[in-house]
Amino acid sequence: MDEAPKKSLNFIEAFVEQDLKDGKNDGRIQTRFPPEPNGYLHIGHAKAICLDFGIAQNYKGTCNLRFDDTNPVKEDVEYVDSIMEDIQWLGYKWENVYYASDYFQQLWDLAIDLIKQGKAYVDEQSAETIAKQKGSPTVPGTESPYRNRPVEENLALFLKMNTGEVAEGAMVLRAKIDMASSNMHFRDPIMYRVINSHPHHRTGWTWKAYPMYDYAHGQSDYFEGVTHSLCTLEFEVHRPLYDWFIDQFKDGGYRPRQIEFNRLNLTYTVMSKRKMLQLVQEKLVSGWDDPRMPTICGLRRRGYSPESIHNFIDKIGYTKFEALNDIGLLEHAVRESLNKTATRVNAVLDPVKLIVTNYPEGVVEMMETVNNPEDEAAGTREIAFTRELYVERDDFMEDAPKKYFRLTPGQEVRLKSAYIVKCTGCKKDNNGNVTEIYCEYDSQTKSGMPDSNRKVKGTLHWVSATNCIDAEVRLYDRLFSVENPSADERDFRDLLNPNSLEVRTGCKVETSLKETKPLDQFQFQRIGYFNVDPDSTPAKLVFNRTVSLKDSWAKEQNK
RNA sequence: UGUCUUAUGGUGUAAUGGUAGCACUGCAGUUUCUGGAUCUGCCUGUCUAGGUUCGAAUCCUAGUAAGACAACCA
Repeated sequence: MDEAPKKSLNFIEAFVEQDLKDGKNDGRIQTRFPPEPNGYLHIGHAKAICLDFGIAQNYKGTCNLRFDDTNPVKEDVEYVDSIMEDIQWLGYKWENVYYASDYFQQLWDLAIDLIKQGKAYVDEQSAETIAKQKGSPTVPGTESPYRNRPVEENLALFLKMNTGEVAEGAMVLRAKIDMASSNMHFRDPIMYRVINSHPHHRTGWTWKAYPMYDYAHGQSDYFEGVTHSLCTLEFEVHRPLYDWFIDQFKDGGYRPRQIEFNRLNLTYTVMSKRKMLQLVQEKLVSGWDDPRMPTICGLRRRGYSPESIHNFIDKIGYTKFEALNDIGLLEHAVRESLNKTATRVNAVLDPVKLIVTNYPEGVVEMMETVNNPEDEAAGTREIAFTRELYVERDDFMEDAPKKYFRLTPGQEVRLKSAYIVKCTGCKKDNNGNVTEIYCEYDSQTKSGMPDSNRKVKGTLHWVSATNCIDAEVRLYDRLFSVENPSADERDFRDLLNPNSLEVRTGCKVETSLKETKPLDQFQFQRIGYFNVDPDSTPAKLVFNRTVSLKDSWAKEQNK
């Protein structure tokens, strides 16, 4: 019997297995994906989603969706909806949907407990003063003059913070820990602040005092029974505080555990929500779902499949090392996935007429062609072959070098799914531009015929000049022209790739495209992938040019 | 002049004290009725210095380098 290949665990799975082995939390595994509804999900979130949901799946646990909605200034229900849509598109189902705002009362009650224990106090100093007193990572902080006020006074003031009579910024509730701690987060962290200028997207004007992340996040995990709270590396320094708050309120043997992993960095990409928002607001892209954006909805519009994103995430792994991942890896994953699933369609982006001079005028011959050579189940379709065709302008050269295997006078090429033709010449206008190419076909070489297997070096895609549709094609390239825009000192707008979008009109596409559904993925013969833009009439194509053309001829040229 | 974390080919990741492997890129071939594909081969690596050990990428110490932390953001 073959030995099953030993699957390597990432370090998080190893922790989970160890916890299971140690019998922690009654062998229960529970995770959560906790976005703040203040923006759209991007490929970096997909990495977290795959981990949170993946761990739950692999270890027969549960994963919940929790909106970390503790700051009404930035949050909106629009984002809640888009986040749920994107997670489902990625193929995951949450057990429950929770909101941190559902715990506002519980969190409030526990905060009052903490005040009663003398472990929290209301500070009336300004934000600037508090910041100054915190010191710096190398200089210890100093204590607030309000630090030791009586419990009764703290209680009264805390209640007042939530009535609306306290102005924003006038008071905060702070945990009383250690102003000299080497960990800045222990220097009396703020637990509650007053926000009365914005309604909360779910609780409206009910609350005027809102809990901060460090307090709310860990307790929310605890309320829900989360066993493994997975987050990105920058929260590493918060973990001792996470544990401190858990220790204050813990009851019984169960406790959640925070584990950090490296966030996703991609070459030629900015992942910062702030910069992405700026791109949208300054109309440098068409919106959050612009196909050049690293958002889930952008990738979806561009034609990426959920499978391709999963494959990519599998390839990059989870570690504690802050890595910069090559976008080529994502593009490779996309090609791999689309090669298996994408329906092929003929399209000519830069058309020039090819006239088959010995083919009868007015005849329309239907040629059978496969929809996907990698998937027989995709079936076949018929495409019209006529005397006048369109081929790509660069598929013809009058004076061709040796290794040019496409159209050039005297040379034979295969027209995909049709006949072998021999180029006989061309016609040019006064400027020397080729306007028509001529060829003769060999009637015995139709695809599938017994004599059709004659070796020819090149195969070209084509469309019938009389049976085709005009299309506008959008060619997308990388949004940024530098490898690591996030690290570049210059304004990120100077780093944009001016050629990231090219709109081409007058492209010719086979008529079968009329029957296609929006957002299906297709593949142009020879040239790449595209999907059909949903708002287009008659046909606007979105073409995905992810890497430079690697053509045997182009390769020769470079030598 | 702090605390925490990290360091394996060009890039990303595995090896959990016992043969340094995989993927992407690159290069060289191969092949094809379309595939930016296929198949084959090749290149390149354990940050440095000590220590523990029969044996160290792995454990310890020091150094070096990188990241995080001084929001009433999450």
